[in-house]
Amino acid sequence: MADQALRPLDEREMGAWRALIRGHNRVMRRLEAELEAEQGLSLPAYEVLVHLSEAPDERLRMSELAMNVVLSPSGLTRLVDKLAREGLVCRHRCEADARVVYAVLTPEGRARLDAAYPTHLRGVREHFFDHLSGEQCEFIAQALGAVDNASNAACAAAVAAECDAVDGELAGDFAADAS
Amino acid sequence: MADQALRPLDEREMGAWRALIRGHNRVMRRLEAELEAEQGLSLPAYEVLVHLSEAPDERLRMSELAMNVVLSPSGLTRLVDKLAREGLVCRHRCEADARVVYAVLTPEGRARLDAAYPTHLRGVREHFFDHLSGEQCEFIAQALGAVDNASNAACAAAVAAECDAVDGELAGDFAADAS
DNA sequence: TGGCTTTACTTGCATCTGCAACAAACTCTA
DNA sequence: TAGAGTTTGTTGCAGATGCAAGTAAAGCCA
Repeated sequence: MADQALRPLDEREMGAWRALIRGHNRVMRRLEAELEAEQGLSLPAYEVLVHLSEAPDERLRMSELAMNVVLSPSGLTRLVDKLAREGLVCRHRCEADARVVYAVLTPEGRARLDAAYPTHLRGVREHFFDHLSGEQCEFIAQALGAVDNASNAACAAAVAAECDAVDGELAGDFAADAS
Repeated sequence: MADQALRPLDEREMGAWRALIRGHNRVMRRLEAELEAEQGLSLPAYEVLVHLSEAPDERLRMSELAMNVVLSPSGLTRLVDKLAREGLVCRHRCEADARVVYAVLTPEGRARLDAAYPTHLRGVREHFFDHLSGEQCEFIAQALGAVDNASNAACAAAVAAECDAVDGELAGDFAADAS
């Protein structure tokens, strides 16, 4: 099994892997540059606005937002700080649970997003979808969707495993103490 | 044509786009964390070593290396600085053209890469290829390969266009002066 | 050859980002 | 209901990275 897991990538796999890395990096870099130049928004900032705009009441908990944009909690805190300074979002404490903070899209944020949307859409079409057939599109959605889901599941499993490990340590300590 | 270019993403396209962003981000984040924890190497550092190891004489010009790992020139300079401090690569000036710098893999760098390879390979299989069929693999290679190539071509075209624009400006200035 | 343009890299500076430590608030239990 | 343990966000700090400016070396042309 270990042998299987460590089988080197064959040519097709290597091609897919390198294409993913390079294709993704180049497209994102171009999109980011265009969005920054034309709209003064970074890509993560744009994504925050998009996710908020699609959420009920145009608001999301910080932790949900961090999951959506794939940013660390601290990274998201600072990004929301910045967007709040620019007036594009604001923070609301949750009344039921004072630990929770909601990021809320402001009218200015909505307007800024609406203004940036055409730039982003054009870039995504031009740099990405114009080079893909519908079939390829379908495959990418399925394949990378599966990867994403598995990664989420693995993440949850890793957290659980960590808890078990800690429990194990504690149990071990207890046993040592008891002996 | 503009209408066509600004047609909103349909459901399938949206699915592909989000899957690409999230799938890529999550996988890379996990790979980076594992490589860092087990081997003390960042992902870009690992990629630099890989590309050098595959190059003739295990060396590449800084600019070629930057293209390969999709990093800005300054970013690559600093990354090579760091790797050189650790003794994994060294710099050689080109004798024929003193502007050019080659990054060369050292024996230590080769050894470090060999040590890190199993960790990376296992991660790539576990987090990515284990969730893909051979057919999906093939499609990803083709589709994102096309995107990557187009992006390269567009980049070259953009540089050319920029030159033209500058030429145009100069011509305009000249005309203005002459009038 | 002298000077102007271009190329290849390197730095200054500002920003972004993540990890670890921290603070605050909630939950569960005795 | 006091206290231990969790969860949720926020900072301190260090490292990474890009843009613009700077430096050095070629190339080109009169």
